[in-house]
Amino acid sequence: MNMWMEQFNQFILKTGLRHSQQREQVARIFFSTTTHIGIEELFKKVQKINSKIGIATVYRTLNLLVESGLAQKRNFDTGAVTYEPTPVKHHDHLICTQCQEVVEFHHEKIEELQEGIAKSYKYELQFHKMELYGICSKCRLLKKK
Amino acid sequence: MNMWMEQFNQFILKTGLRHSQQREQVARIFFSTTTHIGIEELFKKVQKINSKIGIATVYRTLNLLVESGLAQKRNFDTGAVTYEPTPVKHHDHLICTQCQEVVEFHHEKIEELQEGIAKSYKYELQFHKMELYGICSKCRLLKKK
DNA sequence: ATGGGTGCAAAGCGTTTGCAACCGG
DNA sequence: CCGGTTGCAAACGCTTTGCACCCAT
Repeated sequence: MNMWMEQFNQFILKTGLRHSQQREQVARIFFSTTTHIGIEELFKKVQKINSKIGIATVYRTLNLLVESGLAQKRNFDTGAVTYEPTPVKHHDHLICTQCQEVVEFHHEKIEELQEGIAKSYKYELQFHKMELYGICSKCRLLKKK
Repeated sequence: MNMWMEQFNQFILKTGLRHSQQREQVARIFFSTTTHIGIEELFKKVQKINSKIGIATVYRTLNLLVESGLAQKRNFDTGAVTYEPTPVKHHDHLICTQCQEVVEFHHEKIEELQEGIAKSYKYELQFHKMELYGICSKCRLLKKK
């Protein structure tokens, strides 16, 4: 997490921006969340630390984090918008549609094939998202009972 | 495509709604698109057929189509919102992060591997979502100039 | 001190909704 | 006719922006 803040501050310097209390506070709280977080939720957490901070600053900082590549924005098909720290090592997700359990996995062969697909359409691949939805073994057993 | 309209009209009857010129026109044009379409784009197409139609009707009809299960809404991480007729055969997406162009593809080998991954975690795979984000050749050329 | 950062409120933008007129059954 | 549907414009919710003041450098 200090690693995140270090990278963030490096980015700020490199881009010729300035360090500020607010950016520090927002980023710190953002990186302390282990999972996805929505703007309103982050804003509330931030206000507990510094009630003077406006939501505009949260938006601005989050946009900075995305620009720096340290955070990723996710627009789910439900309409929910959340942000998450960019995963250190890429992984995909296997999600149980019953109990919501999430398993992370990495499959080199698939990554290669994706690269090949992008290439065949003359796309320069930047990142991807793969989500497998299914029913985990525990839930499958429960269903049968 | 007539199949789509038939199903749509069945849904309308079943739900106790009414048939109308506008719904017919919007749905017809929507189903005549082979790929993803955004609301503004659909609205423009609709207006060429019937300039009296308001955008509110396009929104309302699209929502109906989603409720009926005949269309799907996609919120890509670029922020683009598009709709597509519910795919008869599954496919995945390749999205340009610059111009938002969407290419559909299907890769049997990857599907097999996904099945294998699910199995190795003892998940019963139901469906999945794979989105590759990159820069298309047109945008890559523009950038270099 | 200089110019970027902040908070506030206003503006934007895409989407939904209230309403009177309209039209399908 | 009756009540659902439409077009319009206003309302909405989320996000961005203009501005005067503040603060890091």
